[in-house]
Amino acid sequence: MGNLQKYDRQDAVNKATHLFWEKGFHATSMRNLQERIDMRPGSIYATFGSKEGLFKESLQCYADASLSRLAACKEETDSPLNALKYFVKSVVLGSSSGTPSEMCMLVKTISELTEDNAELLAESKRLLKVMENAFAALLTQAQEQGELDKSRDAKRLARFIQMQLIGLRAYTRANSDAEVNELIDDAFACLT
Amino acid sequence: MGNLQKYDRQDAVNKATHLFWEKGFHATSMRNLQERIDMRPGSIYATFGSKEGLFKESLQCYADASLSRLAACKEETDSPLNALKYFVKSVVLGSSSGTPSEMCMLVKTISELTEDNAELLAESKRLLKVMENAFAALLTQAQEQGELDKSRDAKRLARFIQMQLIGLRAYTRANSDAEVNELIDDAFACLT
DNA sequence: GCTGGACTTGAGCGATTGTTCAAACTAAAA
DNA sequence: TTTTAGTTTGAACAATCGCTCAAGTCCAGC
Repeated sequence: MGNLQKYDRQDAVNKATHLFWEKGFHATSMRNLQERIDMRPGSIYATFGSKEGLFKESLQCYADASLSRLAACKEETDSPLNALKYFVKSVVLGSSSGTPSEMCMLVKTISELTEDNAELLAESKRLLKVMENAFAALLTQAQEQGELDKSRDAKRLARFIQMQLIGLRAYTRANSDAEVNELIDDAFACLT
Repeated sequence: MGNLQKYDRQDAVNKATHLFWEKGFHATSMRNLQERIDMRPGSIYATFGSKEGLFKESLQCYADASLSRLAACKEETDSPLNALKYFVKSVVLGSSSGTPSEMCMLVKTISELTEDNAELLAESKRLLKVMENAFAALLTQAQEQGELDKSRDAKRLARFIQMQLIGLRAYTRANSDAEVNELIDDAFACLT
């Protein structure tokens, strides 16, 4: 056999995800990516096929990380409702330090791309629905545990939470933390 | 004197705004713009200085149109609160037909750009604040007319409405109209 | 009709884009 | 040690990017 694969594929995708998340699809050039993940063009294209291919894997990588984060919040408490609150707060407040952008990468993508990149656009929408469904599952669980009135429509509530989370994160990018803190309280006040 | 300006500046900015709003800053090339506004590169650069200069005027153009729309809603009713509702509904629901994108152009810009285009980023944030202040002014007016409890903080409420509007429009881009209709009701339910 | 000067034109600049591929490399199999 | 095949390399491609500017066009004032 030949040479073993020199590069760790997952590591490369992680680094690409960070860069794409920060700069977006169009503003991230293949040469930016080559430097960041330390691969030459030939290797990148042999592994991922195209810039779009690498971006698509990055979207999945981002969504996986988000789901993991939600699962981690779930482990920290017995209350599904609190888990959701932890998740929202950590995502919104934690964005001001460390993360490549305050915004959700999936929303950034939906915002930036058009039908010129139909597949990536559709994939972003799909993954946003995956997140929303995870919220809905948590809310249903809350209903089973008696935390949430069963008369409420879990899916509808999940949509509402998704919308608020998107709004909060985008708002955070344009405003100071002080203003956002109050906003989070206002947002949660709607749910109870 | 020489030749009169052949092109209507405002008309050019309007057309550029539509294209930028649809495709975003990076995905819109100068050649795209040349075709859309029917000007040759020399004229564009003589008039607007650079792609960034034209984009900056487009941001202002977009914000002006939004403020006009809000003013129009205000004319349709004596109730400032109803005017706000009309505005939100028309912006969110009207986005599915005619407009270049479901999303707010200012939010799209904040989402897409980084410090590589610091001036455009700052200008977008500034104009978003202008819109938010217009909401706040309307809410204060509602308080003076007895429509809204004076104990409520108008600025805080304006932030909340701004956040919800951003969330609604971004959500609309990823989901069907049917899901959004319920969402608008839920959003307004929070305010009363 | 002529001149002067503001405006428009579009070929083309250097830089950068996403991508390709023949050559070099590397380690396991023979 | 030689063969062999999977992997990496990076120069280079055609296309496109934002932008420039010498030349052409047009009309007001003389």
